[in-house]
Amino acid sequence: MEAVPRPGRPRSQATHDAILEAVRDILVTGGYSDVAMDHVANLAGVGKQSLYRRWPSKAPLVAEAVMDAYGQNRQFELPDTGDIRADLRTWLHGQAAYLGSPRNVALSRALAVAAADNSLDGDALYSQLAGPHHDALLHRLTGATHAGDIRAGVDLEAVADALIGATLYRILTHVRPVEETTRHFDGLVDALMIGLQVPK
Amino acid sequence: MEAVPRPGRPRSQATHDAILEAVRDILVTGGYSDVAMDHVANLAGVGKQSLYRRWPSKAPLVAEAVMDAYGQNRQFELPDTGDIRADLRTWLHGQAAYLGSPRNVALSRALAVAAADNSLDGDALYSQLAGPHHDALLHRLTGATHAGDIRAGVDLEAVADALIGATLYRILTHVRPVEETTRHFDGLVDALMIGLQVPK
DNA sequence: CTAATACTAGACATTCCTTCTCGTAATTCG
DNA sequence: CGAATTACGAGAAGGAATGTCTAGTATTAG
Repeated sequence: MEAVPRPGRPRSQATHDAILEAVRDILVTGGYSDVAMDHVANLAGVGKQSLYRRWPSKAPLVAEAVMDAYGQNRQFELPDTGDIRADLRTWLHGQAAYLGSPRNVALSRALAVAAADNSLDGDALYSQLAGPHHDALLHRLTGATHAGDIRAGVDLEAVADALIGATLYRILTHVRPVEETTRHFDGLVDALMIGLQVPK
Repeated sequence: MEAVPRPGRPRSQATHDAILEAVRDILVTGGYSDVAMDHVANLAGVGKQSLYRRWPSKAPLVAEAVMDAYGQNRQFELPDTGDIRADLRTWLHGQAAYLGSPRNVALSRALAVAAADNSLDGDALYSQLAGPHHDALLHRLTGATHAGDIRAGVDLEAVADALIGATLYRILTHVRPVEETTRHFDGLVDALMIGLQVPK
């Protein structure tokens, strides 16, 4: 993984970062269509060629700018304390906190547009975004099943999908206070754990 | 709600329909960004002015084209047979069938882009789309609670959100055979009804 | 018949994405 | 050190799409 030395001037990491930061600056106030390559270059203080040297077009640039910020978040970890209910709550609280920031919601929506702006493979991008969450949830739920904390025979994939879907739904529909989202997420965990039906 | 007669030539419903149909024709093979106003006009055999007379910009046009097709579906009804588990299954099976068509997935994704393509109020659009589902689910779940089929104290809003979110997640990520989606949806209903935790 | 609106067709300005050119700077290899 | 190679900022230029506008015709109410 070490960089093989090549002839010629190396690319500047500062330039790279400045570009991504400029894209995000535009996204938080405008939308995907407000990201103009000229504007990005000026805002970052770089030439347009430095953009196209790194990304083939606008969509992947915006996608990387969003994913880059997303990857810096450390609030998405799904702990394994042995208490599955508490762990699910912890994960969902992290999601709620992320969704509570208008900045993050704006970035996420821009990613949706970037994915659709055809040169990108939408499936791949969404999978890249949701995949780690899905895997982590599935792994944790499977562990809980083996530990005897969850009954056997449950479709854990379906449960993981529902948990991710609930957060996704919140991203796209309501921008609400964190407390409200957190409360509903807690309610979801309770409903999931105990079940809806009346105990016999 | 009756149309008040106004002087001048009335707008043609045929023109209206032809435009929406042309947009959908483009969407099912391409994506949101392939919808060019010029192209739509030519395909529909109308002048561009007829587009801009009805919609202020591209995003609302695409949104209406999708919503129009969506509204013609009758498979989204949530029955009330008295058996809440069966009714939830019925509703989710309808969703699965809808998602089984690549055409519908393409249209739904386009709507997601149109909503995020900032000139529109994305919140309002999603609410318009998901709102009826949310209301129907909440109403049915509340009824089941009163009937004693669901225990009291459950956050029904959270459950409704999770059900809608699960379908939304499927729209945006995997395009899978109907049977698989149906199976996971059934698994979700089971998990929700019985609960994850081991019965004491 | 007159006023008002819708219709197709197409020209037009504007904006934006993308490619290209220029002169300069940084780095590797001989 | 010097030649080759790549990156850099600045900006010009082509091509495509959005959204506005005009022209001439059609359809409706009064």
